Amino acid sequence: MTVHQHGRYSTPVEDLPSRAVPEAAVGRLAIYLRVLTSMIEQGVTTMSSEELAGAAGVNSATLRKDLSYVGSYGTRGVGYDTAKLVEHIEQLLGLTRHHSVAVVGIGNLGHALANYGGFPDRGFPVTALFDVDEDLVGIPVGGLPVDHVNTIPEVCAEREVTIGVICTPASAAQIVCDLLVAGGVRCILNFAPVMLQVPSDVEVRRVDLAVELQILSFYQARRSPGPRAGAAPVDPVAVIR
Amino acid sequence: MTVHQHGRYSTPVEDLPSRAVPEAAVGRLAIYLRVLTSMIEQGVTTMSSEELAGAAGVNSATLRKDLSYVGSYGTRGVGYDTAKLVEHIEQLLGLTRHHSVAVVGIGNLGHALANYGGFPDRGFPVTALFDVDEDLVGIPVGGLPVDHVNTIPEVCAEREVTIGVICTPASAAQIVCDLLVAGGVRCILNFAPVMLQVPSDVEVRRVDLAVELQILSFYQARRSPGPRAGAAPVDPVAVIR
DNA sequence: TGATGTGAACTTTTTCACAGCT
DNA sequence: AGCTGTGAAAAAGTTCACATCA
Repeated sequence: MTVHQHGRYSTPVEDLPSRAVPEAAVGRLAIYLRVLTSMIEQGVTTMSSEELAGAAGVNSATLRKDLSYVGSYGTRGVGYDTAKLVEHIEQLLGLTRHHSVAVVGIGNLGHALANYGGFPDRGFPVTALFDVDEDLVGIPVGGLPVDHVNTIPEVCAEREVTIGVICTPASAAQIVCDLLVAGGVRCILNFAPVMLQVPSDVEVRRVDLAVELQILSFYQARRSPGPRAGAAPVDPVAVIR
Repeated sequence: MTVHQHGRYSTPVEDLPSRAVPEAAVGRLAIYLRVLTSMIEQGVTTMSSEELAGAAGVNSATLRKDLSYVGSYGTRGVGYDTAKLVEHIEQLLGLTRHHSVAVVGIGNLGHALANYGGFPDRGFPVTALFDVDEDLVGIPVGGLPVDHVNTIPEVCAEREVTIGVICTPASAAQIVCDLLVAGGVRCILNFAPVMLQVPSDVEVRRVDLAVELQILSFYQARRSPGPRAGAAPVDPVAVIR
């Protein structure tokens, strides 16, 4: 099976819902959402682009441009209404709908994910668990019984799974991926260290520990002279408790 | 500009500050490395840019440009010697040195990471585990006893930890981060859903489950009409075993 | 007055296309 | 004949700077 290459045709205006949101902006919007949620909990009702950008670690112009993809919901001279903004970002990210999640591969990581239960920031209920190991099948993990991977297509279709999370060893990832796709799953979060081949209408996000560590290694390598920072410039270390 | 390697390629390999490698290229190089390693295991000794790019899911021109940051180690009309290329990429990414890793927060995820033992693709030995929970302190997880977070600065300095992995709840992440920095750790992999504030000489990589799910949600939302793909276009499903 | 929203400038990244080796 | 390596073009993304409006 071949990868990507979505044939864009001469039709210049293929406007779906709103303006096309740049790839990079989508990720940042998710971050603004988190910052906003946390600020709202602290009773903050209004924030300027400067404040929000600072908390999210981006330039304020970038933030304003990102928000402009969502629409114009700020007030000049004042800032953004936190609650209103959250609402609109959630709308844009499609978080008003629930996304049923299946976790495949109940090893260390899969176990950890299954135990999150509702998954970070609710809205992503885990409704199916799969593993190859016959001994695991039927055993409840985080309150949900494990099914056999062979049943992925039926179970995913039946439970209307929209997001599949692959936590299997690399060797099984592609097959599992194919099974998820056969089950109608079009969004995949892949923790296995392989590049998955999928049809062009399937979106894959990769979370790759090895790659992250190697990137850190790169920056460490081309840091000043010493391999490690010298002796710790010890902080007035607060005691955690 | 760059030190062009005229004559033979046996120039002093010591010139660390080679051409500035673009951020984006570093991540891809880590992927090429993995693909190459896996191909070598299958006995492949030579690959063209087209083949390698295909396997890594990138454009072949992008791949060649990325490899040009590493140096010119291909053979025109032939391709790249897989073994040689691996060697040079590892060199560039600083993988010839070991990077001692500390995992902080031995919950579900921390547990999973600690149990990887040597961490993906070896070269990243886990040498310290930390948690706030006094009951966990001293208990070995994956063969290594857990230390208390208060001892992070000393232990990290002592064991020469270069990479800190934060798996704590969001509320503890910043404090833990400060402790790691105090311990001389300059590379941090953050799994907690917060934006960490660090000195400019500290490199932070974020792995954010919630953000990944929300990005998938976004693409799902602006997909065709139906919320899910229709009935499964069932594959000739291979039985996993 | 003060902060948004956005065209324009700038920077980075990707892709093209082809000269130059093997 | 074929594939790399790279300048140059194109695209994507970021930042500036300011008109605009509550």
